This record gives sequence, C-alpha cells and structure tokens, in this order.
Amino acid sequence: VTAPHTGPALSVSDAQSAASLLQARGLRLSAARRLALEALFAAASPVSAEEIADGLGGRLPRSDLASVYRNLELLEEHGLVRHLHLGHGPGLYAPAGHEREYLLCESCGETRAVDPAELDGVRELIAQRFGHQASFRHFPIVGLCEHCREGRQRR
Amino acid sequence: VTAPHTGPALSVSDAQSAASLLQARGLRLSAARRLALEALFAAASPVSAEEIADGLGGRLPRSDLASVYRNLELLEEHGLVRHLHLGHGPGLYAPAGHEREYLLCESCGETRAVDPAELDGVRELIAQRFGHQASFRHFPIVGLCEHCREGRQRR
DNA sequence: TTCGATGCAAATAGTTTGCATTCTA
DNA sequence: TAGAATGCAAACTATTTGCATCGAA
Repeated sequence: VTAPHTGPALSVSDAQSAASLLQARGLRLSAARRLALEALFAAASPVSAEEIADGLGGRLPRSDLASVYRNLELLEEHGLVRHLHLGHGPGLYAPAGHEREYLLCESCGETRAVDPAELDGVRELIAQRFGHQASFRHFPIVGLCEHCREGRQRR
Repeated sequence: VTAPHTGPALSVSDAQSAASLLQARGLRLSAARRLALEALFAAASPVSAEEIADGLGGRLPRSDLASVYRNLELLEEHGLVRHLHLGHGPGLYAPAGHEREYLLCESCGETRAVDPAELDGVRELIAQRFGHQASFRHFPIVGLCEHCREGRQRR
C-alpha cells in the first residue's frame, strides 16, 4: 500500500507551528526533530532523507540518517509530512501542506509540479470512468513532455 | 529517468518468438535467458525478478538472480520487456506487449489493471492541458477505489 | 527522574558489479 | 574455440532495527 498516515493531512505552513503541534500531542521536541522540520519547510521542493540528514548540504546542522527516517515516519503518521516518488532513486519528503502534483517526462527526466486545481478536470474524468478518486502526489504522471514530443514529431 | 529501452516496444506475444527475435539480433539463447522469457510470458500479471529467479515458485527451473536482472535489462533495451512499479516493494516486469495500465487504491492496496483504451479520454485531456503524452504503465494512478470511498462517505 | 529519542552499528531488501568458469554459435 | 553469458560473491543504495546512552519534560 501507499499512504501510511493515519490522521488527516495537516496544513501547518512552517516548522514552528509543526513543532508546536507535535508538542501539543505530547511528543518531545528534540534537536533532530526540529532540524528535520526546518529542512522540510526550508526546501522549495521535496527532499530526500539523506539531504535532510546532511542539513541540506550544510545550510543546517547535520543529524543521523536513522533518526531522520524515524522522524519522517512519525511526522507522516501525524499527517505533517508526506512522501512521494519521482522516478527511481530515494523517496522524497514534503510538508503535508505542500500541495503539488507531478508530471514526469520519461525522455528528458524533467519534473513539472502543478497546482492540484489544474488536474481537477482529469480527476473528475477518472472518477466518472472508474469511481476512483485519483491523486498524482505520490507518483507522477509519466509520459513525454511537450518538448520531447515535438522532438519526435517527424521521425 | 524512467524509460530505459532504446528501440520501440515490440509486440511479440510468446516466449518462442521473443527468443527468435533475440537470435535474429545476434544474441545468444542461453538457458537462463530462455527461462526468463518463459516466466514473463507464462505469468498472468507482472512479476518480480525474484519470482523469475525462483522459476515462478517452482513451476520452472530456477536461475541466478543476478543473471535474471542482467537479462531483464537486456530484454528491456531490446524493447521486449518493460518494468513498472506498483506501490513499494520490488520492481515488476512484463512483456512489452502486455498492454495494461494501472489504478492502485492507497487504502486497500488493490491494483486494477485496465485496457489502455479506457484511459484514452484521460490521456487526451492531459495532452490538451499540459501538452504531455501520459501513460500509466510505469506508475499507477494512485487514489481511493470506489469501495474505499464509500466506506469513508459519512463520518 | 523517567521514558522517549538519539547515535551508532548491524541487519535487511533490492539491485548491480567483478571475475573466473561455462557454454553457445 | 572465441567471446558472450553464467554463477557466485561482494559491493552498493535505500531503509529499518537493536541497543546502550542521552536528554526533554
């Protein structure tokens, strides 16, 4: 299965309020945990556990990779974080409030993040046809981007 | 990136013709290679490298996992096989001619395989909106299946 | 002062690679 | 019989787990 978190997704918009929420739920606010939150919210796009452990390449203090994974799991269970996969390679993590869905070009590898509203028509069509309530947050829509399609137009 | 094969997908429909095609291209037809093809074509749905190495649970002779991976890579390069991912867990392999696309329920984990034609409307809408030529062969459309949606209706 | 959380090390899963040996063409 | 492919072992990447120690509440 794909979606592990138990509660609903929570839309806290910064590391500070995420931290408060954890405390309100009786969880301890350790340095490693605070760092994971800061890294997640500081990043413009989803990051890997390794990048978080490395403190986003030195911009933040580093922490242990095992703790990062443990904290990401906990944050996901609490609906503060979600993870996704874009192609192969390590899983990526984003704050739950980071509402983006993805298109991935299988030719040039480019990832395009779009606002969920842009996919509502697609979602609706899928719901009609299959009764399936779709999202492209976890896995991207794979295919050929406009540019690569053109490149293959004539032979 | 996601799609590694170089040539176009080839629609051979059985292990025998796939084997002939390999020979015609000057590749050797070893026992392990023949077995991989037989396993792939014998299976009703995509199988993992491990399942192939195990001879589909004993129905076929087993072969070495490393050779299975090497052969799958080669078969993919030759457009005879493709691989895909349904949720977490090992990658899955199918004959290139196995034209199915997938819907995955993130709640109950059920995978639904559909004929590509059923998704042409969706594909068209995505092409209009994004200029992206989509396929759901490699990653499934994740979401809530009809059944799980109902279960969440009220409450 | 007590558990929850950490850090380190080792284990696990999936996949890839090196190399001597085997076998196909 | 030459070189392609194999089998086995080791390496590698991503992730998880065990356990003694540490630290937040």
